[in-house]
Amino acid sequence: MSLTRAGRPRLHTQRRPGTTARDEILDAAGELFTTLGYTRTSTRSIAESVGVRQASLYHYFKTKDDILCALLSQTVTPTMAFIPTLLGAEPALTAAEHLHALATFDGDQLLSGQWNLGALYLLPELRDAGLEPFWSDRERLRLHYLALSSAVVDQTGVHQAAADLPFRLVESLVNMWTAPNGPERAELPIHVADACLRVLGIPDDVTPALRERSLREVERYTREASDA
Amino acid sequence: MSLTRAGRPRLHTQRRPGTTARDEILDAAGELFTTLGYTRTSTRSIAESVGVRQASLYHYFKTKDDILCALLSQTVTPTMAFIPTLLGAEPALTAAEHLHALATFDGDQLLSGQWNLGALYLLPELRDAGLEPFWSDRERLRLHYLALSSAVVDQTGVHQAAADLPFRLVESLVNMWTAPNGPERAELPIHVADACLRVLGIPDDVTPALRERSLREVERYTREASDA
DNA sequence: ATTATCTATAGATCTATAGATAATGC
DNA sequence: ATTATCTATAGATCTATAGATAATGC
Repeated sequence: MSLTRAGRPRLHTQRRPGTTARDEILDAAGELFTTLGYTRTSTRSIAESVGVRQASLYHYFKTKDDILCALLSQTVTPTMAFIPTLLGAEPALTAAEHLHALATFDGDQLLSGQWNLGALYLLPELRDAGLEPFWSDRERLRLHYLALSSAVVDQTGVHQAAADLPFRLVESLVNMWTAPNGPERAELPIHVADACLRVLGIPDDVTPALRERSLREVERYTREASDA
Repeated sequence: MSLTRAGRPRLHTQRRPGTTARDEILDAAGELFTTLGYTRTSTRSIAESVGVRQASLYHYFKTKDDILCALLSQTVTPTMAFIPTLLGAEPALTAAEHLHALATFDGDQLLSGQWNLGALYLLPELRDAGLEPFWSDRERLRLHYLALSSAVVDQTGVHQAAADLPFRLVESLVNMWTAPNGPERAELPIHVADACLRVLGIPDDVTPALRERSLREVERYTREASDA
């Protein structure tokens, strides 16, 4: 039960939040990748931002790409994990309710982190790197949105082209990252989820009932997850 | 009237479309920046892709940033130039008609180029560079969308938070760049423009009338522009 | 004379590896 | 003995500049 860890001491005291050196590195990399971009961020600048020497990063990550992989995995997993719960809800959710809940939860995830990690999905330099697992998860999520949206437009009679848009609306939250803080920001994902229904042709006066059921599912799941 | 230009001959024959060396360079840079990203694209790779030596680029552009500036200016200008025409239309357009026409034209612009230049707007590495003129144009465009959308939600009674979304919907076309070619692709901007109205609370059965007026203005302007 | 290209290179990076060092843990 | 850090550096870039060269234009 000592205050210091094994290993040669650092030259600087801790500058970054995190209980492990790994988490400190991810925090610094998250900030730099999202503000400067991946390629412009050197391993040296990450290390400086953590307060260790550049070579020390390689004790925790094999390559610079590895750091990015670890960051991305923080963002995909939670929303994918929520889907089975929505599919198993009793009584079963309608496609519109399911979509609304998914969009709300996904949007919350995108806005709640300390850095705008969702913006990393848009960088062209990442299309190729060794990140297939994350792209395939992201693509599975897109297809889930698409299937739900398709079911909705089948009922409302709106053109099928609209079925692509709910995923894009939620995704665009990463471009609204700088939106004002406070209560408005917290409600943004719900407004976007409402907008997903309108864009598929569900009239605005029907939405409140759907929204109530949707938010109940999201809140229950969030509560259970924070208990565990 | 000679076939060759002044100056020492190139080692390779022309590989890129364009009537000037400058255009050849912009074509190559457009492809590489949008597929690999800005920082990952070296001046050497641009030069190789054009078929000249790396140092030759600097005869046409002072710096690598300059090449990016030139590319971005190709994408902002046309939509901004369209706005005065819409404001001066007789009889005056409603906010909804104006928004629909703007979204259609802007979306066409984003999808019609040879490379997905719109995707460059999303790169974090560009926020700082010497690109303020382009960012301020882009911001003026966003505020124009916002003002039009605000006027619409005032009438439909939908929540003000929705007024941010039409700009984002059009913007998301850059993420649908890989969508199937052919007639579907050509109509995508119109579907997105329709979706902008729905998201603001205009019911789908009212849209056809608005759309007709909107498309008339877009087509007239496009025709006049191609004549000049 | 002017122009567009070329060759050559300075100087500043950047990633990753090798191996030394200074703690804790047993 | 194990661990986490450090120092030092190899080798591979990359941007931009200096100045030579080989065309056309007058």
